[in-house]
Amino acid sequence: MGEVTDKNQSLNEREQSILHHVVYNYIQTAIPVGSRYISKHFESSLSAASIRNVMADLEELGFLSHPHTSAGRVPTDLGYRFYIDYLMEMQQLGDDEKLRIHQQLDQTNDADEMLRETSKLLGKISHQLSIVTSPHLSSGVFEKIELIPITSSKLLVVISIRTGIVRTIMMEVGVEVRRDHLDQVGRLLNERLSGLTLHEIRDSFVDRVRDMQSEQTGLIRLFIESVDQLFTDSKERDKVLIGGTKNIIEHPEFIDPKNFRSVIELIENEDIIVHLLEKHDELQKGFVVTIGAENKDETAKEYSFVTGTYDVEGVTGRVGIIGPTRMNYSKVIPLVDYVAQTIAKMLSA
Amino acid sequence: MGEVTDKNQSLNEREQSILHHVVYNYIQTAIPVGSRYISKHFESSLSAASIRNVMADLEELGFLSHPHTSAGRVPTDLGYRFYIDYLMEMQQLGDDEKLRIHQQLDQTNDADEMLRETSKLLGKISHQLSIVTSPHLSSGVFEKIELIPITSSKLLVVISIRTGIVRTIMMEVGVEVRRDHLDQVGRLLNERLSGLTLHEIRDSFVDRVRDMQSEQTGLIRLFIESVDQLFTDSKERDKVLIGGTKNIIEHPEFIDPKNFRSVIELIENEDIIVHLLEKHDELQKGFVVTIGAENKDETAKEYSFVTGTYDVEGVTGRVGIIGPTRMNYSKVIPLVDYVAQTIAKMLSA
DNA sequence: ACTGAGCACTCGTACTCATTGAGTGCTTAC
DNA sequence: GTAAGCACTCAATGAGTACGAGTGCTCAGT
Repeated sequence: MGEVTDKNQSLNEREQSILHHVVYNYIQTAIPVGSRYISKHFESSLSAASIRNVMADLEELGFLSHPHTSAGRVPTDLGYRFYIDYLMEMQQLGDDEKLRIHQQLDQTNDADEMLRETSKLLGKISHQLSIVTSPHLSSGVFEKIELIPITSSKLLVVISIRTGIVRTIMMEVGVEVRRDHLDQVGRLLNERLSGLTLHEIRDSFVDRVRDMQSEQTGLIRLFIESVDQLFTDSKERDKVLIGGTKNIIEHPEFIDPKNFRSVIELIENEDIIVHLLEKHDELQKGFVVTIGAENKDETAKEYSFVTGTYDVEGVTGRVGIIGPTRMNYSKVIPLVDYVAQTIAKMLSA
Repeated sequence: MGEVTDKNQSLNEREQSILHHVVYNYIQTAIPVGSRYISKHFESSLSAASIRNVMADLEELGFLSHPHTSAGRVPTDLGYRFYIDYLMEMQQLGDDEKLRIHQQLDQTNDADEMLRETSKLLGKISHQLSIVTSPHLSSGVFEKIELIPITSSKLLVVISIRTGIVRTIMMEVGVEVRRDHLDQVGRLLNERLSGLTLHEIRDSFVDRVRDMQSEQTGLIRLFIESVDQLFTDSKERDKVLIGGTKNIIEHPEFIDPKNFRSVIELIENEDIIVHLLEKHDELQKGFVVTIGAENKDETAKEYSFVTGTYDVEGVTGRVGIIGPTRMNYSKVIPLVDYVAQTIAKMLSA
């Protein structure tokens, strides 16, 4: 409770301590915390009036704010940021929760299914919205391609990645293609593309199959046209799973129907989330926290995102949670981190 | 407005007419309709007092109810039912809307993708929750199976159905299986299962492969164990797509946060919906409307379901909408009906 | 026997107003 | 720099009131 790091900038020890208490309490209770309360419960050595002085300073520095004159203090985004970076103590994940995570995720070996389970799980444990993105296959290493005729005009293309993840795409072909020709094209593609990443393939596909273009059926031409569909992470396909709406709306911030709308908007408008997650990807591997207005989007400016990367031989994706900026970071961050690592392990097994 | 059918039971013409007006108006405005209002706007020949008498009768018969003494009348579930069955006039779908539906659904030829588009579309046009189930493959006719080794211990099973729909399942195999053996098993399965429905296959699979069980790798044994996973519509897999939350919460019924919760509950708890849709399947092909408490589920007792079947050579699924019992049935029913027919056409093309 | 006018009654909604109490900010004394 | 005192602000609460929509019932007219 009283520990204070000093690798920080502008705040002296007392200021840090009081900021800590304000943030901590507000996260727990959702009610603005007043000077008197802190004096009574935490800093008995200081009077309420002194604490008020410090609080006024913290407010001027942008760490705290005031809903209205006669209310207690509430952390700003900057306040949360300082709290997370310097003050907060991570809360170890309980063994029971670890067990629960493993049990839930052990149920299946289908990657998609597992990600769905992950989404449900994160939502329930964290009481926040959960977000799980399917893996970005672009940087995955091509293992092999398989072409399966479905009807005379439809072709199922199965691309498998070294980690054991597969992508299946239904392709419309104009004319009927003979099975042996299909096999032949498949064999050639496998030879030429083996060992490359999907990303590399997309960029160099045309060159690699240039000499094949003269073949009769135009199958290769079709592949060239569809190269983006086959080898790129389209936003359409790489959907993000969002779950746990039921859990999140229990939070007191959602008594106000306005906030209610905003969270629904966020859920329905996946694009916003996808876009903000891209920012997370750019930031770094490992876990990332963005708070409130740090998310450069109007709709998300009252929410925090906590996400972690899972990485299976270069194929990466993100799992995480979204919730009101007032959330239990010290508990949620380790949770997200652990879940990310766990599914990475599961997927590579 | 004034048309009154007489193929009905207990209600005389005047009662029907007034019931009609009450339901119609309440659907439009969401405010309880009073006797005076009807007298003024629709039945000028009758005084408010007379209309009150009729309303009292309708209430006693269970078609109308009273939020409280000094409020107007509101239809009960039974009132809506009578309205839909005998009074309502279907509203033709506009050409612009038909066009919009076609344009949106023409974008893709991937079945899953198309169903997702359908979901979005229905939600937007109807301003209700949209529901779309993926096709029940059980009654589809087996076309062929394809076994594709992914890693040494993982196998992708592709089952294609006559209509061109495919199901892919990732299977864990204990030991490594040689490619030629895989091909051999695949060939045999194709020979023996061809032309049967998945349903038939599930029931008779063990008999049909009895003589193959002695082969070395135990692959057949594995198939027998997984027969449910492969040939049955599991509730896990046959997910129902739900969309349009944003649209539905604009309705005035959702100013009350309690209703808000209930709709979220409904969305999160897909099982409830799946279960209620099964009831729809039992009822009949074509469109089905269930109103409020007709849905045998506590959570759904204030919502109506309107769904239609799409049928592609025996493979069927449902599309539809969910909304407050107060919904514009005369518009929504033709919409659902039309969309169902359209995607059936699209899928079989 | 049906219709409709009149009237008392109910009840939810909206509005005002005073009270309360938490909490601040400032001033002043130590 | 610390704390005590005090005036001030402002949201929340609840009581009181007026309003009005709408019903239910009665009774007179046709």
